[in-house]
Amino acid sequence: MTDNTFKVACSNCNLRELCMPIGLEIADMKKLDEVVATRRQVKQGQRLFGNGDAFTSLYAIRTGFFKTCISNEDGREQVTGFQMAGEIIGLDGIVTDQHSCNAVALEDAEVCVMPFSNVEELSREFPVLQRHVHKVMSREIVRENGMMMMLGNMRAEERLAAFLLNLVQRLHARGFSQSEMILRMTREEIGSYLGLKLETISRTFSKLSDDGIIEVKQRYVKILAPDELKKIFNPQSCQTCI
Amino acid sequence: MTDNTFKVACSNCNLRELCMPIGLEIADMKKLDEVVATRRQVKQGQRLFGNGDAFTSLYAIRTGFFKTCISNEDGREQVTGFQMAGEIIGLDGIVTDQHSCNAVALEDAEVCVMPFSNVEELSREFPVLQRHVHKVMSREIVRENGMMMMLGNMRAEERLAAFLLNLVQRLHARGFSQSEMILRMTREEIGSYLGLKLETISRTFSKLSDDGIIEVKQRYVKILAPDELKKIFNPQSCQTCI
DNA sequence: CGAGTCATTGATCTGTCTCAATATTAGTGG
DNA sequence: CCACTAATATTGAGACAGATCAATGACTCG
Repeated sequence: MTDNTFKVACSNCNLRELCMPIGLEIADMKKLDEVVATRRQVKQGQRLFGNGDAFTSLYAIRTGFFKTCISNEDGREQVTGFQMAGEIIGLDGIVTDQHSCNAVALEDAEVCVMPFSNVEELSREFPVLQRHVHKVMSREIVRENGMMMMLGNMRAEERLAAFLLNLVQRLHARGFSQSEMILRMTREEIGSYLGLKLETISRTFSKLSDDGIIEVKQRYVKILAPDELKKIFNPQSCQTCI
Repeated sequence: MTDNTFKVACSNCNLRELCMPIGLEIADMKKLDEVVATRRQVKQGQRLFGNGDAFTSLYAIRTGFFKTCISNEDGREQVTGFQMAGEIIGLDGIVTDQHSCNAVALEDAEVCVMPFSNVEELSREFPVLQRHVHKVMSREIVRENGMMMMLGNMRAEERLAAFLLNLVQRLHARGFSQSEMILRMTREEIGSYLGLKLETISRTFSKLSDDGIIEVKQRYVKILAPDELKKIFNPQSCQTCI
């Protein structure tokens, strides 16, 4: 156990309603504590794991905010997701026993390290946990299906509206405001995620602001007219935005 | 058991090297036979399952060719994947116990129906099967990450090159030619998958043909200069194109 | 307070879309 | 077997959303 890791328990974690222990009985949750080997701190800008790294563990985010991204040989980068507290990252590594993307902390973060062998062992013992693991993976597949719809079919304004609605919704589920937020990512990162250039993100923010739908000041965003935003992008179509 | 379903065994299926039984011992494979409840025939144009349908089973494709697609309320459709023999579909249904996409047969097909409760039960018993299920899901996640890169960053020519290379590779793994193929989908379906319009697909086919890289005649495609095609899209970047 | 990062805005360019016409193929029934 | 129809594919011309290039402004953090 190194400096930036230490032992911890799921059973008294305040994220247990969102994270791994969902649906487990208190007694079973004690067992789940065995899954989490340690926690690990990740400073802003640091990688939790990177492309090519050996896959050993899944990570449950306790605090902080991550992006996952892939880049190909000619240097183009694609942000594949933004993850916040209670969400699980590292699933990409299972298939080849190597990670195929980079997970970078966009603010100082802490994750629970769950060695995948523990996860598999315990989920053989607890059907509820097994089902939960399957749901986490399935949710990611469905989310990415929705992203394909966005990237393949939607205009810049729709994409940004969808992005903002999804983000506040997830923040709201974690006890934050349902109208205000501080973005943890740059315009360039949003653009990469949405398949647009940073200038287009900036312009689209300005347009939504001019239309009185949102208020933007740099990283601060307030949704003034949620219904107008939903008219631009109807979130019905995205069933599984966590 | 209805007319178009009947009992069958994995242990003597000629797809066992590609499909579910990978890595299982012969003895264990007998057990896997229990997972597959029945087979089901799906005629060209028919749905195997559709958005909103209750999720009960995963499906292993024995013969035929499928597309999966989602459509939102304003009628826009996004093809999220094309699947062939040995591949598993239905994973999208796990998270909500309802399917969130449509799976449509693009040619007469036959699938093995694997009730998900059987899959979970047996994978609690057989770590090898458990791992395999996890890999199948992880592979899909990684594939979709690659799609996001395509849709977010690549030009039409690159997308089509990637698509063709991926398709022949998968067909080749199934014993077909590594240079020739008959496409089972329309230009519109390819376009939807790649985030382009059908006219752009047609034009890009024509361009690759004019450049002497491929030969195209309607649904027939022959890759004349695979290296040129790989120069347009380097498949290194796509690690997990099945 | 100053350097570097990040964001905004304008002007122009371009890849893909849209609209439209034509060509090819597959399917159907006489 | 052929004519007819519907579905699919090709190709052209013009339009447009978003990209690119460039300049300025605002914030952050040591």
